[in-house]
Amino acid sequence: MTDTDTLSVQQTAEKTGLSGYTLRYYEKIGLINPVRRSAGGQRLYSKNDLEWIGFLQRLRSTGMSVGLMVEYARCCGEGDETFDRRLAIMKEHRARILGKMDELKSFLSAIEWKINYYTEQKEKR
Amino acid sequence: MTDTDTLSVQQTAEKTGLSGYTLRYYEKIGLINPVRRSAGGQRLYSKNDLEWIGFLQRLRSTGMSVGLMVEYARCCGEGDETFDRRLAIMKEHRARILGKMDELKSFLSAIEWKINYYTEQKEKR
DNA sequence: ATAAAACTTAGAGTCCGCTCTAAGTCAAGG
DNA sequence: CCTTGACTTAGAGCGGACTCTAAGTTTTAT
Repeated sequence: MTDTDTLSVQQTAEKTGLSGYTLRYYEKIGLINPVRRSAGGQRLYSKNDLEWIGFLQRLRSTGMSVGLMVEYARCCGEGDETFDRRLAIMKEHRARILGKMDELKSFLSAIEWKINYYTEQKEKR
Repeated sequence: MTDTDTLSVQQTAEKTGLSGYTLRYYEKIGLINPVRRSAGGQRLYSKNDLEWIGFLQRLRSTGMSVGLMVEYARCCGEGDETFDRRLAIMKEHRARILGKMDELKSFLSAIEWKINYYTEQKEKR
């Protein structure tokens, strides 16, 4: 447990910001490969697991559904014959990200307009 | 009903992309002011209502919770004494938008890396 | 040796944001 | 007149993504 490459669920939860519940849930639904276990059967997360979890978190926070992430994860565990599907998923996600960026950018000016308006009103009093 | 400034629920649903259910739900929870009614008690949406709904949709799609939107809407229905709160909500939302834009932007390169990788693998075969 | 903390599982519960149902009213066309 | 279809309400149901409980086992610390 002092091994820097071998973290318990709790330690992994702390490092990732996910709860222990969520880590086990992600494993159960196939987002995370069954991780290594201790003699007593407790989960041990490797540096590699941590990196994968970090990637998952970014997929999530940039708007990919858990369902699609599961499909992607499954493909990653299969062979080269899934490259096409994985490529398609990443391209689709890139499009989603670009679309979202546009949406955010274009709404920003409306928000700034409101901020200016309220700020002016405030100064008037 | 031929009045261009007076739309039924269905027409408003079509124009906004929200369902009739959602429009009534938004009114019920205070996101939309009680709209004008026909003699028979049916909802009639004005151009103004449509604009407000459009603004709500952008707040939603850029990540504001319905709860906060309700608070903002309530403030908008109250007086000048709520300018401070409205300003704070808009500033908070601007920060959320900017943060999200950064997050999306920084993850984009990771996605592009994956896309390149899969594309290369594909070409090799 | 033993108490406390952390682990295990399957499955139930929660929160959000709708989405729909049930039961009834109303307006227009044939 | 009567059917069709749109409307009304309160409240139930749903899908997604966790989040927690219950009941039991293991590890760690004293």
